[in-house]
Amino acid sequence: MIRLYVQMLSDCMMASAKREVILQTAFRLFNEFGFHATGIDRVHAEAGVSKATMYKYFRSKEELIHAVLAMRHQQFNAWITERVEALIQERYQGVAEGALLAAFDALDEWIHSEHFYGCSFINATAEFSDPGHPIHEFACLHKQTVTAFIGQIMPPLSTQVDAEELARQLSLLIDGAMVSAQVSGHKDAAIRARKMAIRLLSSYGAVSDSVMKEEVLG
Amino acid sequence: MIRLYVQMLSDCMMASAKREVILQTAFRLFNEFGFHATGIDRVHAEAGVSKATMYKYFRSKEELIHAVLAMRHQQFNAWITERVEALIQERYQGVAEGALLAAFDALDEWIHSEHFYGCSFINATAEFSDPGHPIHEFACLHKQTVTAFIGQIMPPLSTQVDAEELARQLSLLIDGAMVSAQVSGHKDAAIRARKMAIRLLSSYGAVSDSVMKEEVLG
DNA sequence: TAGGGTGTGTACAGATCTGTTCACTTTGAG
DNA sequence: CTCAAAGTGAACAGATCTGTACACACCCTA
Repeated sequence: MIRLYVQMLSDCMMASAKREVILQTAFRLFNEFGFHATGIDRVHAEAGVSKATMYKYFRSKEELIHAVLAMRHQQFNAWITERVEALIQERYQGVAEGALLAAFDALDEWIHSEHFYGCSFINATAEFSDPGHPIHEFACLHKQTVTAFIGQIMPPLSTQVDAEELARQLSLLIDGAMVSAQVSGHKDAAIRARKMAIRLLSSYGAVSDSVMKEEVLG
Repeated sequence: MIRLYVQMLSDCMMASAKREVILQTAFRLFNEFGFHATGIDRVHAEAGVSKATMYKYFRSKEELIHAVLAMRHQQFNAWITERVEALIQERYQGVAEGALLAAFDALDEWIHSEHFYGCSFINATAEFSDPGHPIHEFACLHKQTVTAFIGQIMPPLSTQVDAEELARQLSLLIDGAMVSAQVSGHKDAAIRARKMAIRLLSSYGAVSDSVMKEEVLG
């Protein structure tokens, strides 16, 4: 029984190992060259996997694109959650706005990372602009979860403030920062958005003295 | 002499008439399907122009893409200038922040227009992500001129405020609004960004009482 | 009426694209 | 060892892509 379980696990791991390599390779190439400009042949070649195997895991290019975005969605969620938690411990212990500021700090780290090609989901909608297309819909879904995440890590607000509206405003700042960094190469876009977020929270009366002092001084 | 000039003008007009049809058709198709996914054959067919003619005006697809973006750049500049001026007359006479608010109103109009596919320049960088690529560079240039325009129509500021930084912050709001509207279908993104702009200006002490009242009430 | 510029339609070359097929090899468990 | 599953490599089909070439038609002027 145990052996069987181990074998099944092993099979699953082996299977998903190939699958994972394909996904990571496709993700890299789609980011660098775009979805339509990246050929299937190049994906399987650089993944070191035969074409037949790739078509076994993904029945079409569109399914591959969808799977890549689904993988990226999971990866992004795990990453942002981890970074926010770590940065709170590092810099923002006991600060009400800490989690939100940590999110912008994490965004800043990403923008400064070696391979930053903007948001894959924004890029996907550029190539699949029909809002009814599954890939566009998935990108939209991703943005919804990001907004929901921002809503969760926002500091406590006065009951008069529309929390959902504020979460959307902060998401708009995040999208703006990613695009600004990608299109114009503004590596400081996340820090700029962070400053804007502080001023925004402040205008809603939701910024503590210590953070406001930091903003005014730095 | 006059006849010669008229003829040259006429020739030029005829020539640029075909050219213009190609550009407009290509612009529409590139918006709807993306740059790589749109074939040359479809462009010339829907433009009602022979392939040879198209290759006479544009020596390659890349040159066509570049020309489309250059055309769009001019078109956008003319449009935003005209709309801002008109909306100032309509709504914001004597209001210091009027021009800036008018820009967000114009953005709102665009987002609500029949065929809104987001910003062509943002979309272009999604498909040409290499910052050294001429098309990416042109998109970057466009964003610079938008930021410069915003810098010109911003209300007067205290000398302590970094005007260039503020212009970049407002541009970030514009980019964020366009992306939010495109990806998530948030048709109210421009109005959201407008509210954020007012709060931002307010935090820099650059909002008049009448506008602040409008913001708080509406 | 002659001629040059402009545009058309079609065929073509050569590359590349997605997706399929198939005979062969590798691998790992019983 | 045996056997089945998994993977490989290469060829193939059929479509589509960019870009070129060429014979022909139209239009305007001289």
